[in-house]
Amino acid sequence: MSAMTTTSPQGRTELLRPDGSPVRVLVVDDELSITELLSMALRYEGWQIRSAGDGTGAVQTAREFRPDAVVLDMMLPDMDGLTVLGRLRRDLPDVPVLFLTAKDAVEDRIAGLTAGGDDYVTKPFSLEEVVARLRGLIRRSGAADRRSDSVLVVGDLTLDEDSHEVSRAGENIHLTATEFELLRFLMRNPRRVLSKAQILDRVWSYDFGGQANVVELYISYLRRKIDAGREPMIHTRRGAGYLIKPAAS
Amino acid sequence: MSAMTTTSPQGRTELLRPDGSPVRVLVVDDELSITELLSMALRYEGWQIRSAGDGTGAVQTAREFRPDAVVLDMMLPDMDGLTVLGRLRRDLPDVPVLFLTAKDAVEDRIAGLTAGGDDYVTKPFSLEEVVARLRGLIRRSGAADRRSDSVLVVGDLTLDEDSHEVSRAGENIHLTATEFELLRFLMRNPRRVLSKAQILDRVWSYDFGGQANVVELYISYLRRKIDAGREPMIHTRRGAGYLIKPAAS
DNA sequence: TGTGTTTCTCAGGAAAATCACAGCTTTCAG
DNA sequence: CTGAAAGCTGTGATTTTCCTGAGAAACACA
Repeated sequence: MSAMTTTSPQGRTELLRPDGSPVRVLVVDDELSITELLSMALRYEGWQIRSAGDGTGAVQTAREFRPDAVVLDMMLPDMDGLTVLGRLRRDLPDVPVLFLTAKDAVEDRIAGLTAGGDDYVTKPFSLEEVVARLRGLIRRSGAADRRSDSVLVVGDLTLDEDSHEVSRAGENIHLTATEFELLRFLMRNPRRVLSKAQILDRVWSYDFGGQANVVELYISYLRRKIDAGREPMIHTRRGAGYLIKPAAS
Repeated sequence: MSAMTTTSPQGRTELLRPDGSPVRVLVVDDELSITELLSMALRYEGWQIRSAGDGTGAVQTAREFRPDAVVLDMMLPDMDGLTVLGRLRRDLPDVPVLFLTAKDAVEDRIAGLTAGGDDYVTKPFSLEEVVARLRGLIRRSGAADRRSDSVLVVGDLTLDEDSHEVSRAGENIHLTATEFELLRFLMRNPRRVLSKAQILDRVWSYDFGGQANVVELYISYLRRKIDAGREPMIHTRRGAGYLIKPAAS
């Protein structure tokens, strides 16, 4: 099933299927809070979501829902993750799967699985990460000519979601993982004020219990790397949040 | 459920559902004074309002009322806010929710709430803020192609609710949060006289106990930034209030 | 295990925003 | 013309919000 993209007037890029209908994603996890969180966030991407709490339900739902991608927790009550994967693949041989695993889980098992083009994130994850990986999976599972989609551009600032390369005015910039995710979130919502709460909810993992001023701190880091000595692109809206926009305007 | 807008002859922009019927909003709070206050303000927007005083009532009402948005206090007598959310979502998976929280409880556990596109305001809130957030939620939950809806225009003055940018005759103008809200209120009611009491009630939070002349003060601030050296757009109607209108006429 | 990197807390200080107060100006009724 | 009410705005105190340096803790990798 191939996917195309359109860009809404907001500047938000949306993934769509070739026939224009929304992308379908199946979320499988036994913790209700996780499926709720993911469902909500993925719906916000404009995708159509179904969820299941165990392997049996997952296989059943997949059969009739025919998702374009599956988010699958490796730890399910009734079945081993691999078994679920096998049954899913019997019905939907090409569907890409994003695995959710515990941080300390054995990685060698996953390694073999992701060779097939699948991917995984470790719990606790950040929503930006899950969304980005899913977008990647869906994009790659479809028409191959969509390389440009992985590059975000705002003014003379570019961010490549595949290679994780960032550059401003042609000059390469090294970012840490968190800085990268924060910048990606800003760049996916250019010219829009994002509150610290929104940023925290999307960029930091869902169990983050720390101080809200990490956002300020990382904005500060980003400014040093992105805006240093240049026309600033990251702006503070006191009492509201932050936004990024081309330096020109 | 998607939403569209029409502009009434008065120049007031109203949110409507695709079939032309008014937007429906469910208000949930255990304090009667709050539900009354909100109901009145939201009805004034032309919306259809139902209210509930606890979680059980909220879930029941939602089921038959099928609101386009919900205003939900996190502190309810019978249920935890998140529990209510879960039950609401079971019936109405896509309904956006605006949470009301106490100022000091913010850190508590709002985490993840804004991630799904939901939003929150802290008590004590200003009605303009609640209305603006609700409008945003409803707009985004509906058809995606509505950029123009986030921009208010009066004469050569424009205000963008997404980027929080204000400009007159193409020139960018920086406003503080309060100035921005005041101007938004004026611009949402162009050519209409708004009394100081109305302004105070709408733009300042409901527990504001200060001097009434803050309104005069902020009108003064606005004039310096908006009207300075130009044909004035903000006019005083002595003994009645203020109004904004295009400079031309 | 050691080393360099990254993430995050804490706290001080800077900057900005909000608002009270008071004196001044404008408007208008009589 | 005059006084009172209504509105305007300069000054500055207070509060809020934001920024950032320093360093601790966690982590990644050799």
